[in-house]
Amino acid sequence: MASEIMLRGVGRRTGIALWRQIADAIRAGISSGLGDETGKLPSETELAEQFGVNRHTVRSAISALVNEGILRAEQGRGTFVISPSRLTYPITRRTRFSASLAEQGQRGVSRLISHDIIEAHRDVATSLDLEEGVPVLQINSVGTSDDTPVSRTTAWFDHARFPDLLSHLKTTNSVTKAFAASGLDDYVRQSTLIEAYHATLDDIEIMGLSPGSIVLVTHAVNADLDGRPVEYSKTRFSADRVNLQIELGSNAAED
Amino acid sequence: MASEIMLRGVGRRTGIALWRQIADAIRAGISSGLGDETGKLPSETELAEQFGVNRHTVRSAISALVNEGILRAEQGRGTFVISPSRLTYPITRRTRFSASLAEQGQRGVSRLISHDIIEAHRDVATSLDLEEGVPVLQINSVGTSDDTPVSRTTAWFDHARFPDLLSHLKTTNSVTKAFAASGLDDYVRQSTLIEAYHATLDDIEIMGLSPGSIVLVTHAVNADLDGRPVEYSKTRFSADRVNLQIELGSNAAED
DNA sequence: CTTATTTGTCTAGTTATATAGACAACTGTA
DNA sequence: TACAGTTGTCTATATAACTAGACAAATAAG
Repeated sequence: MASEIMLRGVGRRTGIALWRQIADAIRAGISSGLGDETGKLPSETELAEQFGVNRHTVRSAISALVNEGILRAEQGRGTFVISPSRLTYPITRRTRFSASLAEQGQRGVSRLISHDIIEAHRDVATSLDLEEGVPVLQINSVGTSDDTPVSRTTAWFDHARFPDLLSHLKTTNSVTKAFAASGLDDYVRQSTLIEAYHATLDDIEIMGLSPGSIVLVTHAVNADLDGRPVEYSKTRFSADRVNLQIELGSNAAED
Repeated sequence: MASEIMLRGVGRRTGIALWRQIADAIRAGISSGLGDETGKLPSETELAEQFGVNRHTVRSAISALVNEGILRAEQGRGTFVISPSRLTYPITRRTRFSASLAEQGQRGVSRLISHDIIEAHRDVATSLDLEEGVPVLQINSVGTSDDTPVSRTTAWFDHARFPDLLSHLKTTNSVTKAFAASGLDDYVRQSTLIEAYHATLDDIEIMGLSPGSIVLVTHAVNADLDGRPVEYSKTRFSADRVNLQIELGSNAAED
């Protein structure tokens, strides 16, 4: 007998189709042990009973997850989980993208997809402790783990202070190394704000998410050892693919 | 002229009704400046054009938000935002619920709604550094800010170590004070894991959320000054009502 | 009072979701 | 081979969601 998981809780007339609620529930349930040791899901008939819906509705949900690459359906045999695990992304004083994933045996890559020199807008100027309108380097990148996109980041840097940062970024493909090449050997995470939203169409397209899925948004400020901000970034993580792990420092003495 | 905000991006055939996508977009847009200085939204006709849908579809979205208590529609005048702001909940080494909200001028109340002595399950035992099956106190509470529920927490404590904690909790209505009465003067946040999910039916009922909205889930371990875990808690925050603010300590020296 | 603008209500028709039932196609096992 | 259990496909019907258009009712301004 396949696994029996507590899968109740679909609502009607909510503006969210039953098949999508079920798809979301199955996707979330996978990480918490849905599917037996071979990764086999309960049969469509069983799932339909558990959720209290028609078998066809369950089939719509499964079809969507097959399209996402999460499930594989085999006629006569059953439906199986393809990618069981979720990534844990640590946020510490020394958060660095590639290094964090390497520790989990993941091949993490941050790929630069676009960049521009723009005038600092309100948020950016405030976070970087600059005047509004001064030139800042803005970069967009996509974070990938084992060939699956897990995040996308927009980051801003003081162009006056780091005029050659972009070329260093292009050659090293790493913020840490680009900073080092610009004469900044070390930096630490100063603050992190976390929000959660539904995926936008851009998220869906760039990270290959399914509509209605969730993104965790972090607003982060990194500063040099004197406390001067050097990077402001907004990262959108696929909540289906990553958790955020907060490691608080050993001595918190903020007022 | 009312505010013009970048509100594009509704998809079709996604399993999420257009009116719900629009409701979510408006709800999210409010905090980032949707609505002019008087809180007036663009007219239904304008919104329909911006989203590329029929006016009736926008009306469904607005109707849902009026039901949530976020908007107020006045015939002949327009539609107005009621509660514009979002709460920021800080996570530090010394995170305490009521104190955190008090700093923002919010009247924060954590209300105990149920409790039980149970046998420690896997997660709980691991997090509290106990054997599986030993008795633990489990409490459920709802966090409220200015009469709006913003979070709900399930927390576990070692019953052998803190046998009188429950009675202290009932009299003081504060974990910090209950610990103090049990002889534990100070404790700090050891680790925090953050996930995001769609609201369950329980979330919707207990916190008065709308279906399809998002909850931020934190798994937190608090420890005494010797590093022994004293509390394990899972808190579900309404992502529409709170942000999480991470304050990393001044010296992070974990390996 | 008149007019433009806004939200509120109604009817009608189309498309997307969901249910119901039947049966085919495939797999593993007795 | 026969059979039980599974996914795949088909038809039919009912309900929710969306579009379209028209007009009423309230508000504010000329």
